[in-house]
Amino acid sequence: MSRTKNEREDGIFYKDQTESSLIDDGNCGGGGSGGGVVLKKGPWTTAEDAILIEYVKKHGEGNWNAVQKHSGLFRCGKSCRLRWANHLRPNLKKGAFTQEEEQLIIELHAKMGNKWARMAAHLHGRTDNEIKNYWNTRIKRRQRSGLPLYPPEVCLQALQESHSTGAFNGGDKGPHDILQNNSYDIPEDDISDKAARSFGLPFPLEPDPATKNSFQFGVFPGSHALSNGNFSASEPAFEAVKLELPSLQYPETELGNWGTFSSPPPLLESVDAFIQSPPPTSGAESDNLSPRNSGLLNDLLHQSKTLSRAKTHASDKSSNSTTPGDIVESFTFNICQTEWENCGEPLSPMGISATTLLSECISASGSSLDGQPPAETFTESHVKSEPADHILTPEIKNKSPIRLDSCCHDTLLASSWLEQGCGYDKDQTVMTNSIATLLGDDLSSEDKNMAAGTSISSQAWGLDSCAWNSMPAVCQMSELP
DNA sequence: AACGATCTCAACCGCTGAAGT
DNA sequence: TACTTCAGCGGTTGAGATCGT
Repeated sequence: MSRTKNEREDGIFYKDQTESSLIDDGNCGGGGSGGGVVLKKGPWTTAEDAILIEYVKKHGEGNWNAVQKHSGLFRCGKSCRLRWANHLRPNLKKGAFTQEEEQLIIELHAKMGNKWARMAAHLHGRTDNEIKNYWNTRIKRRQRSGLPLYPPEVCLQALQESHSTGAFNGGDKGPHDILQNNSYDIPEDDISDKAARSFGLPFPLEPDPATKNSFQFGVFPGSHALSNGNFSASEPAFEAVKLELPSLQYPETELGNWGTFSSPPPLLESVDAFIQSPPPTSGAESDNLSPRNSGLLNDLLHQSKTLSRAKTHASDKSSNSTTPGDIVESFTFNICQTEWENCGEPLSPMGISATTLLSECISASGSSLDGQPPAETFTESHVKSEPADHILTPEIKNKSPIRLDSCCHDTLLASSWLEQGCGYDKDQTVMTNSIATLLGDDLSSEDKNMAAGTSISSQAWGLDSCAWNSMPAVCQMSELP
């Protein structure tokens, strides 16, 4: 790919494409070692490929920065490594993905999120770049057609696997360490910012730097879910200002009534993030149990709480004005409601309409999870204020510690599958599991001795446990390292 | 045929963590 | 311990291809 730009922002000039080159800045965009040597950029020529192949034959892979020194190839090490890995190394499979591969990618992504390299390890002959490109293309396609990213069975399978392997036990690093990987590495400030902006909420909500850290209205897990697997965890998310939708937004998705907003509807990115699930992670890998695993909903709840608190102290308490908390709640509800309504109001396992169920759940949510005192009131909201310690009902604590953020959003998403002709029985199971997932998350360490493999679908659960009271347990700030 | 929109994919960039000094 | 170097990862970019009007 050649660039047409002759000058980059950094002032480095390109020549024309195929012969483009630049003075190596010693970093090769991050890690080269040109030392002032003019290193070529842009598409590789067959001659260069040949040189690189020859070099690797002689010296083997690795030590890529030495390639330029020893082979006369004017490419930085990174570029050489990439070229080799993606195009030159033997046993590379070229061409379109087979159906089996596609299925595997979907399943792997449901488990791992945007861990392309890990996924590539499961797809022999395929590169992370290929998989990444495929996925980005796929999500674009699916969003265009309004389809969920993951088939419900994939959600279910990921969920079940994560259980059967004891991934929730907090114990072994089994094969499902992959389930836990992913994702909790988005700078929460960034995400919060992004979330706030995305939802059209005022930001910053707490401009006071001194209180900045206390304002953790949560974060979406830096999961693939956030952006249909496209969110850049490493992205300086203050680029959030840039508010450009990743390719996975759902512009066509009817998101229900956004009329509660006086501002334009929240960016679909946010909606997407809300609808989709974080990766089915579990507590087995502590390093993956970041406090940021609070989920978007917590994000919103916390923000609502903060706003509510601010409102409480505000002189203007006009009951007619819509509070941010209301906005959050109503919009949250709308999303869920829409999603469920799209399913044709399937009944919950309890015979309660999904919409009703979610209404209940949402109206019961809002607990603090960061150890801060709960908001005294939620004004017009019906959110309960409970100390985080009491968020979990004993029932939930002792039963299925399913990660709320592991699948529920996916399953919500998957619910839209229902209207696409999936068999009801099957999808009812999915729905059941989805709701069960909504209920049972618990990352608290005291639950790590819970027996693995508890079947969520076999659990009895009541509406009272439906309340998203349990949700804050997803990210109890006491678990912060 | 012309044009714009969209898709595909190779390559680049920035960041992170491990290893070495 | 602090610093540097390096390999690798994931996100983004943009040229060319393809499709639709």
